[in-house]
Amino acid sequence: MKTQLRTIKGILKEQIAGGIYTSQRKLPSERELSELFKTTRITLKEALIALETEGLIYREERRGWFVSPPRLRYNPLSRSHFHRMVEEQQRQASTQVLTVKTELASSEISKVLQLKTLQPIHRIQRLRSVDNRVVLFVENCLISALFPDLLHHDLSQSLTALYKKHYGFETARSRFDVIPTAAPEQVAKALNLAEGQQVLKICRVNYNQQGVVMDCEYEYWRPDAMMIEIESISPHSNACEP
Amino acid sequence: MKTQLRTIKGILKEQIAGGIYTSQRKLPSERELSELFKTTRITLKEALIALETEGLIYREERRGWFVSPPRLRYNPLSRSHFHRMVEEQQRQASTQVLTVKTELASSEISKVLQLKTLQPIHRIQRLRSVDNRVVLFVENCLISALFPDLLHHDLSQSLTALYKKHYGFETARSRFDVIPTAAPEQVAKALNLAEGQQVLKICRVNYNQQGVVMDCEYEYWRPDAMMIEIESISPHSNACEP
DNA sequence: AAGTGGTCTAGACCACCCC
DNA sequence: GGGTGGTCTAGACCACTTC
Repeated sequence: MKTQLRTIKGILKEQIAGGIYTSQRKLPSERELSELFKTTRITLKEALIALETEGLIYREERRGWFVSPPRLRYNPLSRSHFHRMVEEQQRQASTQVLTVKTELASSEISKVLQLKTLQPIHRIQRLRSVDNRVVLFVENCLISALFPDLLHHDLSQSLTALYKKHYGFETARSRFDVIPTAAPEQVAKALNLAEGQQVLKICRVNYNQQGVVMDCEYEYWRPDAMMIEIESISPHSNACEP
Repeated sequence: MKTQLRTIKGILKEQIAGGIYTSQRKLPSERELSELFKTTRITLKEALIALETEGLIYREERRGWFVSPPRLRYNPLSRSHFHRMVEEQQRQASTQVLTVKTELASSEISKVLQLKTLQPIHRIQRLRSVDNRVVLFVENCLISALFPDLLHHDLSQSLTALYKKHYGFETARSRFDVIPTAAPEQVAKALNLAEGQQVLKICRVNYNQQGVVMDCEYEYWRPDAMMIEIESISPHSNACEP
């Protein structure tokens, strides 16, 4: 009978909604739960994975299962920086710089950045948290020539703000791709995911006022941590003529 | 050793990339594959699920595993209708109307549609395919009062086009939410997914030229079937003054 | 009726986290 | 070192699809 999976999911859902686990946030261990529900760990784990897919709970590799906090609302079109966006939603943001490298652009990156010659780029990998939970792995690739001495600045702040303040560049236009896919190994490790778990990948290319590509960005989000929010104005609506 | 999962994934990936299965598209059965790899069905299934998460393969409930075709590029900001969008990408689109109902709006829908009184709405559920593969379940909820006699029209076409042609309404503004979550029961059934499988949910609210809410739409996409593509123009870029 | 994936049992060892 | 999830074995029956 497939009733069992449903029953387990139903009961756990109720308990989560009822806030039983919110005090501690951490769920009982898989072994404990499987005994409680008189089933095997595999079946129980499937129920947990189903709730994870729904975005109700999440796991940290070998640390356990936790109740998901409310999703962050993320508007990629807004000019708001990560920290400001998070704080506007009464949450607490933090950024940790993982690695900073300067190297020749790979062929893939060269293509995205529309480089016609072999050029060095800065690669900045960072990890971002909301309320002390790691939710986002982000890598920025910027054309070194446009950003001399970049590495001397504080890279845990907003790069967009840094572009403007120190280099006079504004992000005039962006392109985004949003792709549901699996976490690559390095990302999984950084986000405390098991390898191959689901993430939302966002690839972003930024152009400055002169229409020149400045940098590209690869974001990998824990899928339960956010939702994308977009407000569109149609070209027919005369938005620019008040 | 966790090497086994990786090995299986690696080999299957290679074979898929090499196009071995593309002729027939269907993969061998789980039982067959588990014998080939000398492992259990559970382990093998985990490998398949990992590839599914990556978007390389997909399953249809109790029918088998298939190689995923390339992702459709979906720009929710473009005015393009589903059929036109699909055809612009040299693919073939089709739409099937599942159910059409007229009923009083639930409290949730009333809120989304900003209804201040109890009002009837039309609920249209449709299923959309690309190259004969079902990829999208979509439900539209429209305010009945704005669309008299709507149900007499052909609802397998673009509703946006219908709004314009027969009611003079244009979609002047939209709001989108994009949420990675699990397929609800009805959606899973319609898309041939197992219950609780991952989907990309898009909630959309459309406003007409007068700034009045016209309808809302709930889209559920097979996550391997698409990617979202967005082009933004910053308010600073003077986009309206060429 | 045969074949498929979906669900389930009852165990086991491994790799890593935390104390 | 004890606890956690991650991986794995070797089976079984069920629900549905396909013929």
